[in-house]
Amino acid sequence: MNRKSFDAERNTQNLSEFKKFIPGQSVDCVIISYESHQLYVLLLKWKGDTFWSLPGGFIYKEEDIDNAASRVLKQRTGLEFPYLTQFYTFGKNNRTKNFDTSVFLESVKQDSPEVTEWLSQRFITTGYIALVNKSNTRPLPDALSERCEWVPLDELPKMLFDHPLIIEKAMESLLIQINYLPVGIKLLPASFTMKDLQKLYESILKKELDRSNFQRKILKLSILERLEKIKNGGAHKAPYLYRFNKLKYEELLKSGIGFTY
Amino acid sequence: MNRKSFDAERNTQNLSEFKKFIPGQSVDCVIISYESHQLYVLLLKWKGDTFWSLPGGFIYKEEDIDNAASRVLKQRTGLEFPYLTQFYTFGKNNRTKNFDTSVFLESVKQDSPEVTEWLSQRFITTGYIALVNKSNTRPLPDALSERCEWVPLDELPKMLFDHPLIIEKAMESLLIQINYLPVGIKLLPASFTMKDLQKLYESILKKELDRSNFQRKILKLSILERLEKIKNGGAHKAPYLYRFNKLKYEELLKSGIGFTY
DNA sequence: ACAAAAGTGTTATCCTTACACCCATGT
DNA sequence: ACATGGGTGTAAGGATAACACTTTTGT
Repeated sequence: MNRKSFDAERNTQNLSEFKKFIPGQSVDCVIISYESHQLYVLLLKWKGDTFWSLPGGFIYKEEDIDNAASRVLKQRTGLEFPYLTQFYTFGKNNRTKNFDTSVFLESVKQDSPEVTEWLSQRFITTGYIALVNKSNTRPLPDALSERCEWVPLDELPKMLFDHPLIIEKAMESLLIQINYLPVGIKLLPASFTMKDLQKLYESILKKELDRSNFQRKILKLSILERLEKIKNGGAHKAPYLYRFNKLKYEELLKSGIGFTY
Repeated sequence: MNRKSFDAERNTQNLSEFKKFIPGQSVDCVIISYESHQLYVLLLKWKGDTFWSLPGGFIYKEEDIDNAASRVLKQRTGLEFPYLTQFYTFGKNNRTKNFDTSVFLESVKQDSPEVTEWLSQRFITTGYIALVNKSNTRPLPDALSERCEWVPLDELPKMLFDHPLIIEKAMESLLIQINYLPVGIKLLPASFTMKDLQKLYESILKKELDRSNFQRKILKLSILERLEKIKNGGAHKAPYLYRFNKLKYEELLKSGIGFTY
């Protein structure tokens, strides 16, 4: 498939399809990535407005919700087999009814009243977390948005609905997951330094860790392989590179980890 | 409020109200209790049939889903301020479409075609766990069921839809929760023996624990107060009774526990 | 007195934590 | 050479797990 037709396929969920969806029900994806010691989340900017939101979508009448979430993720990032877990369902009646939303809906109304009507109904949304390697993705806006970008988690723009809450809940959930899942394998490139991994954990846990003890603890899991050193640019001693041993990683997943930082 | 009008209020969610609900969306409650060293779950038996199911309900068009869940719980048990947490949303397209369901729907059709139609639509359901003290409840069937009973978790009857899966997921979720929440306070009577508490943990964790170490670990949390001994019936040495110190329990919740068995 | 349940104590082992020390490298 | 980042080592304290000992009580 060439890039053009691939992108076309990624954009199938368009406005004329509203009737094919279950009304009142949606999925929202908190797509997390990590680069140069910073966590990012993928956001969409609405057309002709200043509001941002999470990439989300609706559920076809005979589609599993898990599938709807992975479809949304594929459409926005191009990723086919992502790490994707449901974490919470947001069902407050007024979750999309705040001042910003009404301003936003007003601004859409002139262009497309039918979109406004669809978006104005009450939605119960199920949140999914995706852990993703930024460099494997090509973000693509959807029919209602003009930009699709990686935004640092600590510089979130003004967002619609209860999306800030959804992100907050997602990060709480990730903080628990990190205790029994080696999330690094999903967020880091094929090879990385121990410092990279530690910084990732520190970003998620929002606290500093002891360098020496972190190294010991991670290595004891024996899911990492040490490669040769790097020498690129950086002054001072060059660190080892590591990569995940996928076989041992799978074994570990089955047997279960108890892991605290 | 006398008992009669109270029960009447508990039964407000009846068939004529279908139009007031969000279609395609439901809540199901896995209501857990504990008595004489056994875990129980509250189940409903459908009218004129052999199938059982979890107590569930639908969501009014302007109602928070959390509220729908606590409403269901109140209607079935009479409990007003329960411990109730959402744990997962089940959204497979075919989750209610198995052989038993079709047999069941066929059997309902003669009596009430409109109920059959409502029940035949695709539902996405959000599961809630409630931890409850059996003796504080008065189970009451709903409009569609003839019995509402506490059933031992290891003697589950034939159940409709994906409800066995929902229960399984609920217990997994409880198994994780027990590591950072002292669930005993919700499931045990006001005073209890250390053995009671240990047996409760063993039921949830499905493994045996060392008596001595369990006692030490629990007492170190210092949320228990020791009362006088009991002497009732039992041969051999009479154990102490304990009760939860709610103040310290609340403090512990805030500061967070790390707790493994 | 005995058996069994309940309370308490002991010990080896492991894990956690907080450091100290050494090594490698670019300036 | 030296400052810095990175790798390794260590020792104190705490937690865990397995088990032994003591106390209480009804029969």
